[in-house]
Amino acid sequence: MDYEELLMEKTAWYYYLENMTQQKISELLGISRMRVIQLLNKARKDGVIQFKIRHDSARRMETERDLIDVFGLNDAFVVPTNPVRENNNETVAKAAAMYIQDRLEPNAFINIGYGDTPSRVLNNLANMAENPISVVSLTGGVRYYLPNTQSNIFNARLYLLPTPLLASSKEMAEAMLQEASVKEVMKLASLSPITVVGIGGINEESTVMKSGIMGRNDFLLMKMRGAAGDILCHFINKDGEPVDTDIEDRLISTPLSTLKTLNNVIGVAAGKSKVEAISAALAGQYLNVLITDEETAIQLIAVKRAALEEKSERIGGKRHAK
Amino acid sequence: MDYEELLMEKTAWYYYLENMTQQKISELLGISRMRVIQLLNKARKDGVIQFKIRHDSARRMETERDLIDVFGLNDAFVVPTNPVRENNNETVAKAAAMYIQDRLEPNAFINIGYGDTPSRVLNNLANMAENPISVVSLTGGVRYYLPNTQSNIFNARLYLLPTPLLASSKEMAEAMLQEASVKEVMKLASLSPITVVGIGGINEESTVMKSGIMGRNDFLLMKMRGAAGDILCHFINKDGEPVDTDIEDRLISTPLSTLKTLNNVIGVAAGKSKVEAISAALAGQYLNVLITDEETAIQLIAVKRAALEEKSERIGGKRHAK
DNA sequence: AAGAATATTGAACATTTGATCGAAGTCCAA
DNA sequence: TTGGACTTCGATCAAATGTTCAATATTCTT
Repeated sequence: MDYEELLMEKTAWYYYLENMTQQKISELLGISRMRVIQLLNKARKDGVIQFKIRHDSARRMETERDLIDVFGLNDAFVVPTNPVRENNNETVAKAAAMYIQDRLEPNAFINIGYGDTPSRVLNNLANMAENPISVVSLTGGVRYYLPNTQSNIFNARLYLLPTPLLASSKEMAEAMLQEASVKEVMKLASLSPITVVGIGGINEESTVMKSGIMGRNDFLLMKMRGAAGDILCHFINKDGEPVDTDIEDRLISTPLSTLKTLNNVIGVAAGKSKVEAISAALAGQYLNVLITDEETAIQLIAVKRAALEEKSERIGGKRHAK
Repeated sequence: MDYEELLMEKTAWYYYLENMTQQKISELLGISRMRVIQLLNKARKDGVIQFKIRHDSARRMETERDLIDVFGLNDAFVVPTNPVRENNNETVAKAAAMYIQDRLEPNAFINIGYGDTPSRVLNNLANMAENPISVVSLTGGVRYYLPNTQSNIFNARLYLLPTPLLASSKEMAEAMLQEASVKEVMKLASLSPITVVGIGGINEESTVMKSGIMGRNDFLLMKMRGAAGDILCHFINKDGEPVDTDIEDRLISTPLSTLKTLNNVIGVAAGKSKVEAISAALAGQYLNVLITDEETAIQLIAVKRAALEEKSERIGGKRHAK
């Protein structure tokens, strides 16, 4: 351990655990106050000091209980919406990392799906962990599973499918899936106690779109066929049923049927543009746990309740729920 | 979950996880800035927001490695000494709580020994935990296992020996040990994967002294018989061997021989006045892990090295280690 | 519904924090 | 050793934080 790191630890300890002022700390450690500030910044950035919200499962807030009830989930974690950011991916990713760290047994594996948010979850987790975490990818396309930021500690052992996300042809995809190295990773995935997936929306900002896997025309087509969103690049309609796509047979990604056999599938997603997609994923019962922000959660519940009400009206006589 | 708690969570989230200013938060939540400050204070006090230092086992600092090497420990955790406080019990207790929380499996039991520091460890743990922790006492005397502070959440299930620490007579002690309810708790203790013990020094400030279990005369006597400290109220000499005491046969406390059979025994203690006692505990091989502060750690190592050197000199010819 | 007890607010102020400068110091390669 | 790249320092200032206190607002009691 080098000297800088030791200073960082001490500084963070004195500041956050002992409530000393920066002035005191600088005197104690014989450095300038400026350096204390810089060390604290670095400590926060590098995850040497971590902030954790205690979130009793015993006292879930109303929105969380509603999510659990309305959608039949095992658990839900709702974080406050940051009205300033344009998207809350980083926020929910942080929450997911917190959630997982509390529940991950030492040396257990985690499956991570494709997308911006899962990628952030991974980065946050790797940054927080004291011991390296073991991560299994659920799709091809290695880029999204690699560290985002430059200099940070990335405390993870990665077991990635050594393939692209999309093969050039159906034959190629099939051949790749037969590779021993590919089968091996897929086998690992079936053993992980925790799985993290993102949920893609049908819009310009979606990862599938931005990464150039699908063009705008493909998207329009998909929309016409009733696609409401995607999980692991498998597109689904609003009831959660798979939608046939042109890319499906070239895709190297864990099948939705396999996903359903996994335990503790945690969906992490937030944003107005994703409400429809998340609803679809929930309808399809792909998720056991949902981590999202408050705004999204409220919309999800409202949409579902409206649908339920409409249904009960159509079926007959029952008066409106108040 | 009541409204205040929800506000606390949101405030803490925005402040620590999203780096908003108190002003922004007050506007966002429609409360005054004063209230934000007050909520943050409460959140810190109640453990809604927690600070955690990442302490890689891969990069233990020099002092920790020295402790591990010199005393043959499994692990060591050394925290910065706070030169302002008169004792660092609360500091090392916090550290111990952090250490344990990272390693405790959900629903696992923890054994807790007698004393001020273990009591603080318990309080910190109960305060941090999302799910109640299960705690088994290693000695009689319930007072030290109950919450310190008034209003805090105390998230623990306590399995306490329903006896005093010291019975009035040998016969009484023996009778108590035969009680079913006592045997039950003792049986539980043998199953816990983690055990926390304090180490008592031979001085005025020691818990045994303050709590009135032993008088000053008893203490002097003990010192004359070579006692260097105590673990679970069993006194030991500087080599860690049990010292015969007048109270031993009236004591209701896990025997040292049983302690040795437990795994992951974590000793938590700090302070100049405890160096001798900790040395004794380490010599007796009662501990697998030591959590202490830097000052104490350095003194422990220095004392031990001096002893080793002297020994090698006495044995013969070898020149001084540099 | 009045009054007491308690909590929250707004405003003013002291302290602490964070950011920016040039100057001084340190490290590294040529 | 010299020059350049980089870090740290000290000083200054603006912003953020924490404290105090009297004035309101709210809650609880009777």
